[in-house]
Amino acid sequence: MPELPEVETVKRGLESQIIGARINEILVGDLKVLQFQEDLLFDLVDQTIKSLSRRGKYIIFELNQNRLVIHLGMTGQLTLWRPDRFDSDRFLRHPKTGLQRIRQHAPDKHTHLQICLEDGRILMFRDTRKFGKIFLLPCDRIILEQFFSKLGMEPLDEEYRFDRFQEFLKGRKAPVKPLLLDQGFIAGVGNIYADEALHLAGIHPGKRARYLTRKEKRKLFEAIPTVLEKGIRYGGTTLRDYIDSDGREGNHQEFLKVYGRNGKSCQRCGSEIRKVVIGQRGTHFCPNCQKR
DNA sequence: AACCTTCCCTGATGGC
DNA sequence: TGCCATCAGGGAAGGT
Repeated sequence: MPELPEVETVKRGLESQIIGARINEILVGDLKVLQFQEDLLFDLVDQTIKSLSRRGKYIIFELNQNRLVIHLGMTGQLTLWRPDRFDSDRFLRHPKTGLQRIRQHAPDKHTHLQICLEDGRILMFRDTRKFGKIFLLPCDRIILEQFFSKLGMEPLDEEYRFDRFQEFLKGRKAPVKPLLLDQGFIAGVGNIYADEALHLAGIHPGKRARYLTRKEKRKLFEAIPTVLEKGIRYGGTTLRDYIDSDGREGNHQEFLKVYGRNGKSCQRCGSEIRKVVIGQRGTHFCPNCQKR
């Protein structure tokens, strides 16, 4: 499930390759992922990709006349297909990490948007579960602000401040875990990094926010950017579907402390990692390091 | 306002 | 072998 580190990895990968590229043709699959009138796609042709940015789990393509905003949902993949790479390629030599598995798909029944570039490369959006969404906005600052008005703090930016963090948690009786998933609180945190941050901070995911001590809040506040940056450093977490813009899987899954490690022992204390459901979400924690 | 539940969707998995 | 039920989960929408 792509969260901030995965979206950031995709964004950086694309950024280094498609700035300045001109759109030649658009091909669509399932129209369900498009959150705008289909015929507006005609407007994209001949526009140039000027820049890329990210807000929370959204990736934003700045074009001449529009902004294309994409959310990958659960299983969304944004890859740059290159005509010089054979479809049968399954491995790619990476300068630092050696041979890596890649999953560069030719368009299939799950490919819902193909943005064909002038030079023959194709920016593809593929999403098996179709929880992803694509928006087309005019290039207007106010409209962009409105679009993101309900999103919370960017955890890796200046605007991420402890006073705002504390203010949001004040008086909340909900367990802290679902609050971390609230995009109106901190944008970009999802199920994996929420569990990882709570473990790093030593906080039980079911603990009600109002009962967190100042010290615990401080630890959690700092743990969030720490685990997100670690995720980015290892190219994101691939559990099943996530791949970057080159079709490469992430490496961060090998460094997870709790997520998906139920039944295994905690690397810090040796206790058995447990999995419970909190706020309708699978939640992983160490019962010894994260006491109520 | 805060909190909780349901729904969307498909592939993987397990029981029989 | 095949069929069915169940599960995963981001976020919107609906209810309390």
